[in-house]
Amino acid sequence: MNEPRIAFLLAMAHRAMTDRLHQWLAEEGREALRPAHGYTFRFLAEGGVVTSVELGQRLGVSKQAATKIAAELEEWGYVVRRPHPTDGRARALGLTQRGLDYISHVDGLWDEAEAEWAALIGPERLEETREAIAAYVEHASAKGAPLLRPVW
Amino acid sequence: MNEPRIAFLLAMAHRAMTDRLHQWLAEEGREALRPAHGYTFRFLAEGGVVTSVELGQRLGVSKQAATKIAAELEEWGYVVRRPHPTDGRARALGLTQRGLDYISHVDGLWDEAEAEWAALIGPERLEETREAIAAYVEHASAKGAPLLRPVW
DNA sequence: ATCGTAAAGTAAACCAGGTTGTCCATCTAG
DNA sequence: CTAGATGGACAACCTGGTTTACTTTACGAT
Repeated sequence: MNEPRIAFLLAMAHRAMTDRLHQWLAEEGREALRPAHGYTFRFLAEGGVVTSVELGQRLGVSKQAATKIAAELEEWGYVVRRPHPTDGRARALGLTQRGLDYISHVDGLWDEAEAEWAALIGPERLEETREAIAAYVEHASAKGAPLLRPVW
Repeated sequence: MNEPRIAFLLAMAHRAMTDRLHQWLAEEGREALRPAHGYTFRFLAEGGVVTSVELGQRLGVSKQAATKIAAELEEWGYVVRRPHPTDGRARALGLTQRGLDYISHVDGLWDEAEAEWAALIGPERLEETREAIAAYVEHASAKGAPLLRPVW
């Protein structure tokens, strides 16, 4: 295969990194959360009052699907649902301590995965790569992509 | 958000590029094929006699799923199934002229998408980015990832 | 004050794209 | 020439989502 398409390489590299992450998590005997769970953590960690509807918008799925994801995370002890402070219809989603611990642990694993890559090409080139990709993503999302969510 | 995770950027960029492709295809009024169909085309275009089982291995799905994909493509006129030249149990998959036309058309669209990116950061930096990603993908697949298929 | 519409949540039916399990026909090694 | 392996087809099922429909609460305009 000559000059693989960069879109293909993006997908393969993403796959390889997340496989690495899941491998480490499996070795530690942790539940395998799906990417959608990870993005939920990031969103909730930003702070503020978050409802299922808002989570769905962020994830790019229906509110029903978002509710289901939040319910799973609640069952596993990562998320709590409290009454919403100002809106009697809504429930406010938040991370438990267990959720916060998980997110910081996974952050460390991402660091490791990036370090493996940096070991191959050097940290400077990796940083340039990050910026090159970020430039395209910003361009594409500015251009009014209706919703720019990752593929999963 | 500080320094987004590169894994996240990879997913977003891949999503943005494929969205762009689908947008163009939709504007041309073509059927929206899924990524799995595209990878099937690439595989069949390599030439040689290909069976459903082999297609499944390449795509990283069961032979039943591969058969279903091939059946769709046959129904739409992109693929033919002929008797296998040497094995009476098997059917040989191949591209029709319509399939070949489709693949070369899509290749042109990928060129356009890459050109948009190159316009942002320059063709040299894009080439460096491609190489940086390719290096990681090769490393990861050499390291014995059981099967390195893209995420879809 | 209250009425009408919008919005959050929940539930149920459905759908797409995969899986596993089973079976038959054919191939191939011994 | 027989026994096990393999390609393919069919069916049942699973998962993660969607759509549709309904209840309850919020809230702006009259």
